Amino acid sequence: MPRPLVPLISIDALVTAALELVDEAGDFSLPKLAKRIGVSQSSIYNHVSGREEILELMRGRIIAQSPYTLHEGMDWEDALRAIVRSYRDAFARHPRLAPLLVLQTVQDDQVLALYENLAVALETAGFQGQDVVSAISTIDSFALGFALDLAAPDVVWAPPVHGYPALTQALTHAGPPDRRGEAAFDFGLEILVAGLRSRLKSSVL
Amino acid sequence: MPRPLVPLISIDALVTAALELVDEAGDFSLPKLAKRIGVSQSSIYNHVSGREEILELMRGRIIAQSPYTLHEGMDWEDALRAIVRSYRDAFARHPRLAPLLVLQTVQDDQVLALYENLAVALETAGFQGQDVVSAISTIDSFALGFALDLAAPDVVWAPPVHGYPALTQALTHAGPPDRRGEAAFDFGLEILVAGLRSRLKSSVL
DNA sequence: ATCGATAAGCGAAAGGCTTTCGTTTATCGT
DNA sequence: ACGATAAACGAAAGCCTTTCGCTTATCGAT
Repeated sequence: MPRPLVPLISIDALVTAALELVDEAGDFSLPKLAKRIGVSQSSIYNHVSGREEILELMRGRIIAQSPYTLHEGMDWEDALRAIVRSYRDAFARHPRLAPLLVLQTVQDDQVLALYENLAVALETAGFQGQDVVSAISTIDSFALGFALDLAAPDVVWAPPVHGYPALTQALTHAGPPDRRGEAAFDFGLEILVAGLRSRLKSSVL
Repeated sequence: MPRPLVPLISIDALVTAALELVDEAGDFSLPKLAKRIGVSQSSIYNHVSGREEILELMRGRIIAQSPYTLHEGMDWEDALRAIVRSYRDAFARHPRLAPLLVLQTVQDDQVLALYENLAVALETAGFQGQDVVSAISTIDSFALGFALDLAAPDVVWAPPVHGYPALTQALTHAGPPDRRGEAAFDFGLEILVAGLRSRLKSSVL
């Protein structure tokens, strides 16, 4: 086939189709992606450099679709909550994407902007020097960990009936899987904020 | 070749070689694994069910090599510190393994035992009902996030020279990459403990 | 207006991967 | 003693990513 009159492939369509595949199957491959948009595998390489770039484009897409707004007089705690929630919401809409992205370096501009806002909020709060980076790393670990939790199977820990009494006991209070995830995230975010707050107080003294 | 007089493959040797491959290359495959121990790919299937089982065996191995000890009169905070540190140390010794394990469900007994101890510590601390599972999830996210951080490239965030002033400023205080990771983990662990402590205090009131 | 460079499609194929299957022969339990 | 199981092998099926050469439309420069 020659070059078509109107392009059959657009980067937008590529990313959309890839996200659909990930949502449905937890993975995507170029043959399946090509089949879904009705082109050949090799044509895709006319638009992106390869599989990795498609993954990175997906990261950009979902982050862009989950914006956060920071108001003028906003508390650093609320700013932090807004940023972390938007990040987590992005992956909540595509739970199975997170595991595919952990192997990759962040390159997307919007994601860098997110970390910039985090740095601003932390400096506003009063963190200084090395603690700013440490706090960012800590928040990052939380957010990533919880994003991955969304992709985890419904039963994350399946202890045998005998043994592990405390764990078994705890799990009986967990409720349905999605509510467990939500409750845990809300809990974790408040632990994080409280921990940072208490650190600030003790370092001021 | 017939069945050999002494087995050429042992599960132990399999796991050791696989870990070496992951440490060196960040990944492993059955052909490379087979070549390293000098057998054919297909022979491996006489000992394990497949690639996934090898991954799970690696998880068990590194966790077993990083034990934690809980003393009798131990504070719940110190117990938690010991458990999380041992988990993180396990992955610190094999940084590139963590990304390969996030897609997989935990099945290993020793890992379940670790969560059991976590549950005990949290109940001892005074957490009740749903909060126990939420706290476990939070700690889990934190530990997993930091384990993944170890596999991250030296320069995790590489903002362009212009723009992102707060982030750039923060990074100047970060120091060398490995110290950044260490400092961040120490910081994060204390944030976590402080957050949980403050939650306990406020719920008692 | 022409004409070369680039763009965008295609099929074929190279070279990786996991897993299965049939074959061979040693070991072990009854 | 002998049948079942265990542990090696090679071959091959069926995935995957990426590259290459081919075709032809579009676009920019002369």
